[in-house]
Amino acid sequence: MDDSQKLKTANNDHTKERILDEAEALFALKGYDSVSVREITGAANCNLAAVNYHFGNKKNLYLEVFRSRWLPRASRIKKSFQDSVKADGPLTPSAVVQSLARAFLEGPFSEEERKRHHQLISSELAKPTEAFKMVADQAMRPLFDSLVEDLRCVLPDDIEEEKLVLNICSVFAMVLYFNFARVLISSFTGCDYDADFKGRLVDHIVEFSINGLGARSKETRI
Amino acid sequence: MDDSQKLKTANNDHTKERILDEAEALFALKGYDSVSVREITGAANCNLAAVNYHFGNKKNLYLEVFRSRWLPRASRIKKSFQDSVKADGPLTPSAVVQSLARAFLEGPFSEEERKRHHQLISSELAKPTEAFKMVADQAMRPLFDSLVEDLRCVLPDDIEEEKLVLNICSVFAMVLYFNFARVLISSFTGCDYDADFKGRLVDHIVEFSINGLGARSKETRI
DNA sequence: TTGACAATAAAACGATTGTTTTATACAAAC
DNA sequence: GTTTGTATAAAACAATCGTTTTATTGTCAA
Repeated sequence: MDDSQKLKTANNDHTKERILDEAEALFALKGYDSVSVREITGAANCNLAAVNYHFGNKKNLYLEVFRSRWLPRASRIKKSFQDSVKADGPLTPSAVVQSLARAFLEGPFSEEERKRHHQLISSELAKPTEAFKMVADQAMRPLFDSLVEDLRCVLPDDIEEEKLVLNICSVFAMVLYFNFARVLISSFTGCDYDADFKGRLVDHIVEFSINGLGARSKETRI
Repeated sequence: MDDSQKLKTANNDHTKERILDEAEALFALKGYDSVSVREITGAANCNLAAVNYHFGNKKNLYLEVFRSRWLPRASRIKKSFQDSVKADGPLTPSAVVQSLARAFLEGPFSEEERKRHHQLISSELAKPTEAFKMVADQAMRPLFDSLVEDLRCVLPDDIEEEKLVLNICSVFAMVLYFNFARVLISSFTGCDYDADFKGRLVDHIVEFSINGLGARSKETRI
């Protein structure tokens, strides 16, 4: 198969894309084992054999969902964060944290897309498969490292490396947990995850991260 | 069936308990759909039909695992927290947070039991089933409410209710996320979850919660 | 026009799933 | 001693699973 052919077939390959879309939605909603290939091909309006034809097997389709859907979205989140942190004026810890929280909670996605994204990675965190190493290496680790760099500049010089790392983990813990445990947070606060509440969540995450529990809000000078 | 009979049969019912033990371990390890009834009965060294005989069906066995295994453990965690916070002298925010973090990270459990406990609830948080409502109502909500009471006493009087709730959510976020995302935390810090590292994690959670990112460690007077 | 190839479709494959049925062992109750 | 009921066991159930095989298209290249 030469290149011109490859291009043409790739462009006509609507089925493959439809399968990926429906597979991602269903895997996010129900988990890998709870979704059957028949369910996916049914939702994608194509033949059962299409999954094995295009992806070899079910597991490979699952991996391809992360490659072609999750990773690009993670890149957009990272870019959204980096654009925001650069547009926000001087580099301060609160600007970094706010940009991060916003990128994850209010990033350039539909609410459904964001939900999909977090549900897929939550399943991987709970029970890592082959996909986890891929997204950890290609998305999480790079974002984490760039965060370490950003924050090392604006935090005291004498801060221990492990302390810095744990601080960032804690910020991530809040950002991701407020996404992961939405049912619980909604139950405890009595709030739906609408734009208003998410805005307050961002404010809270920033304030809690900067000032800590019990301290009053003041823009810390470092 | 009269009571004396019920007692005798319940005491001889080793099979039922063995099934519950093995089911919990397997559900935690692989998730509900990835575990077959044959796998469970095989591990429990009993007949395939025993699950349907004792529990009706697979889903009911899953629920019973939460009723008879998870909930009692949650009670022990709560008790461990409350004993610790009362033995710790005067009620301060850091004493509360430290007791909480310890109860979850170093509570009176084997490392394997703790892992099971967190994996089971992580799956429920990611994809809630019938079991979630039960543990939310009977374990999480009561613990959360008691925490609200404890902290309301030692935090400023004028603190908004939502702020208080979000603060507690953030502490939970860290405590639970440092359990939930062990693979990730281990990868970022390069540390195994041994007793030493968990001790440092507790210290970090306390300090981060009390003083917040960027502030130095000092016992806050409120 | 013919041959080759990519894509879709229909049908069948063997394996495994949760559950039910039937049979057997054993203890207590009458 | 017979009956009753509980617990375990073995076998079979229908349904669904992921995958493979075979057949049928449509579209280029020769």
